[in-house]
Amino acid sequence: MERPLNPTAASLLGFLHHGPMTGWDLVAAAQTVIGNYWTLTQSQVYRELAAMADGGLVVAGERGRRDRKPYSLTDQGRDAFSEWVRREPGPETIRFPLLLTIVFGRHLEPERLAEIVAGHRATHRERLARYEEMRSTALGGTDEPDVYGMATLDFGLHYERAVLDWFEQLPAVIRGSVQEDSV
Amino acid sequence: MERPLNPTAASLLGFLHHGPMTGWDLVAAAQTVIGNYWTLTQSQVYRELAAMADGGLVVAGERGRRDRKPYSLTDQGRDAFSEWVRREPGPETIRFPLLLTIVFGRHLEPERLAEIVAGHRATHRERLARYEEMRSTALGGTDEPDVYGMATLDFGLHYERAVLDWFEQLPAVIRGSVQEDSV
DNA sequence: TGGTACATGTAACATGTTACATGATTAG
DNA sequence: CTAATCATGTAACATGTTACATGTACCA
Repeated sequence: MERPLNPTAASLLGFLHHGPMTGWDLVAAAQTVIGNYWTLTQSQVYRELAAMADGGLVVAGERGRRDRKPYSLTDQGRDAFSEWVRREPGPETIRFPLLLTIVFGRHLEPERLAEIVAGHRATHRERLARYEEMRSTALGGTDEPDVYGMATLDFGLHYERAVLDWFEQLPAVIRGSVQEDSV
Repeated sequence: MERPLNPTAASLLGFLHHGPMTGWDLVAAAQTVIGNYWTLTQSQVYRELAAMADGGLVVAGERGRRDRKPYSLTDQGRDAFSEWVRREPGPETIRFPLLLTIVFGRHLEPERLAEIVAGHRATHRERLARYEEMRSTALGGTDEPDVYGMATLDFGLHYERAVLDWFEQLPAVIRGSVQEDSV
């Protein structure tokens, strides 16, 4: 009678399919693999791990070198993951503070708003560049690229391009009148 | 020595610039105005309102008709909002469970995955249609449309189009081989 | 007069964030 | 030997979610 897994916990189980991993490893794996569209912190990972060990979904092995504490999947954990991955995934949630600032844009000076917008625009430009690099690296490697990972990376690419398009078509009151198109 | 406002509380203050409103009104306003990229629940609103009243950022007025309890901005609340709206807005967070399902796509049957993907794709198609309608309604009205609200709606349009483009270019293993392009 | 929409609120819990404490091992 | 990195964990708190309890007023 377990409550359904939360996505964060489920992801950890997903990673554990590759073999035993420690909390530290899982944080690193999560940040590189799903970090672009799912965030999780160290303390969250240790908490979920402890809870799942408690529920019998994972078991801790012997402490290793630097006090490393590797967790492995149990059959129960495997089943729970299996059920989770087949369920209907919930709707996405987007929380974009910049949009709040914009919606209340009449309450600050146009110059300040434009400044804020420009900063975020730069950030997204960098992110797009990073994703593009990740993509070409993945394609250029020796082993054949993972279709699934590639699909989620492509999501990031589509998203960042859309955001940049949006920035570019913002009216002058918001974006500022000075063009800053030099990269 | 107030801790900085959280975006949810700040938004409530933002809405209160239009005049006194009750928790109920604020929930409705938030859902229509910022609901597409910021979620908040009823109980959250009542909690924040109570906390802000406590901190002197808002004051409750006389109970009205159906036990309505209107809150209004205080000078302190106005100042706090003013400071908040000029600050650097934090980075957006996207939490997209479907992408987790996809990244772990090797662990479920392609048919099931395709089914899930198709469902979400349909949802996004509907959302895009809704946004497009909202946009033309806004433009068609008598009073001149709000630039700021329009900018955030445009974000939604860009986002939904990007998501749909992404769905369409997903490889067959993920999207399913049967084309479902009829709307 | 009875159902629906309006309206406020609490309780319990889940999840996410930040800061800190502690110790092990490695590299320079 | 010492700084950096690896590694685990706790504490405290903020935020978000779900479910429920209570009562008011309108309208068919």
